[in-house]
Amino acid sequence: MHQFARTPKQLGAILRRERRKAGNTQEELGGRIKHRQATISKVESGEPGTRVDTLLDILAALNLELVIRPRTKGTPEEIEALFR
Amino acid sequence: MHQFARTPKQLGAILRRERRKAGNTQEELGGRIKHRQATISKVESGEPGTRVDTLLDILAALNLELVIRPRTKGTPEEIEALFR
DNA sequence: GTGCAATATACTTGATAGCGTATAATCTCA
DNA sequence: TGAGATTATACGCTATCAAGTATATTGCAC
Repeated sequence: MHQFARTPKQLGAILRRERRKAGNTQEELGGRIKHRQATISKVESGEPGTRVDTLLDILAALNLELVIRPRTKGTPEEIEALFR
Repeated sequence: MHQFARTPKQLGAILRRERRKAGNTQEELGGRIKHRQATISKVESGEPGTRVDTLLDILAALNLELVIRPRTKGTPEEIEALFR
């Protein structure tokens, strides 16, 4: 199951889903990585200014990692091509 | 080949590799997304405080995307070796 | 080794993340 | 519906990003 994100909002949605899947509250998660519940909340809400190291902290706490890959499906051009 | 990152440094290394593969200079890349050459430099160097939206801008400019997945197995040493 | 392109670093400035602390809003079930 | 749990938001504060501008340093051809 590969979830990709191109915007902070999409990223936040993934994190929230994964956190819940892991059965954690924002409070628990934040406590493990020395970030406040409020910070987790903002990240999950898709605040664009989140710092990469904060993101990586959260991923680590959820035992996730970040993968970089080429944009395959779903560029505007390709989507448009599907309907020509 | 999926390149994954757990630290800002690893992330920067991936971005640099991909930028060069795409034949861009930091100046060109930054120009396309309204970020300075100096900013690209810092991100590629693994400055930990980089903002997520800046990262996403760079990924977009390189036609890459970010994927979240469960952490793969491997010792820290093995993982480090991937970035040497 | 010279010269140019590419990358790294420096200084000031405005904007904002994340902190501590706290409260408000919302969700979840009995 | 109401209580408790969870999440969102507020305020003052410090740290720092990224901008503008500029310069220093490195890398690579020739």
